Amino acid sequence: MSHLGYPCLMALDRDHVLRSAAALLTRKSTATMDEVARAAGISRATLHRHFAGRDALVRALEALGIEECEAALDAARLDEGPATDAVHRLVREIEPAAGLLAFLYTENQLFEGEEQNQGWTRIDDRVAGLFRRGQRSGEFRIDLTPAWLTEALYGLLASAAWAVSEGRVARKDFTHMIVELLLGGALRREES
Amino acid sequence: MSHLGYPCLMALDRDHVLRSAAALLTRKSTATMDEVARAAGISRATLHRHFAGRDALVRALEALGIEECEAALDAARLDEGPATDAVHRLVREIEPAAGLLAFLYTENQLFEGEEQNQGWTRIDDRVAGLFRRGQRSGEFRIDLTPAWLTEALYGLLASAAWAVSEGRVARKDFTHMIVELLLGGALRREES
DNA sequence: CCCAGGTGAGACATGAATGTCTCACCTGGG
DNA sequence: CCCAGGTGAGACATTCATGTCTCACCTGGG
Repeated sequence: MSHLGYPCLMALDRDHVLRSAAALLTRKSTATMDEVARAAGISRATLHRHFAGRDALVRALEALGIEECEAALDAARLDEGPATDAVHRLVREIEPAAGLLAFLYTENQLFEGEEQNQGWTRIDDRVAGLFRRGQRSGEFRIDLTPAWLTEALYGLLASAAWAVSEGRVARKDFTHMIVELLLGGALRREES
Repeated sequence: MSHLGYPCLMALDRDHVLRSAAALLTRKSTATMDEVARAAGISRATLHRHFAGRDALVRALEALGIEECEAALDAARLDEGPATDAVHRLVREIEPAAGLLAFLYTENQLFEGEEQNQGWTRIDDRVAGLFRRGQRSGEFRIDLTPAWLTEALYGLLASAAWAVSEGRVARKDFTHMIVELLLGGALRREES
């Protein structure tokens, strides 16, 4: 049966393994294949049947991260309405993937290679485009470049994900904290 | 001579090795002891004469990072004047150490151990105290906790250091970008 | 019942990084 | 000149994660 294509359970298992690995590696980026396997409730042998090796696993996680990121970008409808609201929607949509993104963000070996997954470039462009749109519409200040605002958003997402998993801040405040700091800043203001 | 204490050149060499290692590991956190040695212009044997092993090297880097951080905190005189200005001074003073801090920030194995260097706790407290002072004085908004503002500052420092080393943003804008985003946010405003 | 396919457990080899050691060099001070 | 101390080069053993393999199990469908 299986030689007619991957079994129906395979995809579910694979996804489950991927989620477990993401959750574990987010906390302990140096976890061994054995730890990853046990975290997913399977044996190391079975883990190797799903992913050829650690490299393949990380690549699969990268693909998953890109996929969830682009799904969040789609769901946030970046082109609609005020850029401010679009940023808010984006952060809200991306929150579930923030842990995985934080892991991939620190896995800089992914980017030092000659061929980095161009999915990240696509994502960068879309996010930077959102900030550029906000600048053109007069919503965002123009002395901070879209590239920096994009990097800053990534950094805040990673910081918040890390802080939440450490219990230093409440998970329910995730979106509010990031959006308010990124857009509003820490200064108190009189107006509105 | 050397048995009377460490030779005078030892400290300089050790510091030079530490700086080189910090610069290299900031770019490539998985660099081997051999790469670290060659980056410092010494042999692996000599590197092992300075630091018992990779673990000792990372610990020394951690101590260096804490030291530079506290030196920056001292130089920024966090208790003087408006908190806004103190934040500005802090970022300016901490900029040279940002690369090293970014490396240590991702080296989360340092924190998962039972005994984390309490230097970080001291630093956290001082930074959070600065934000708390700004809130009490009415300069900073109170709906963002000092703990989150502290984490956000770390995240922005790491993001900026990484973006600068990747050439995505200009090094000369480092302090301005961080301070303006952290305090002012991305929104354009009419008033001053 | 029987068996094909997936699984877990574990043995085994491999490779890489590490830590330790020896030895020759060379350099500067006595 | 001589030599003590630091150094570089390299051999060597060790450790650990990884990748591959075999084998027994057991489970569900024919």
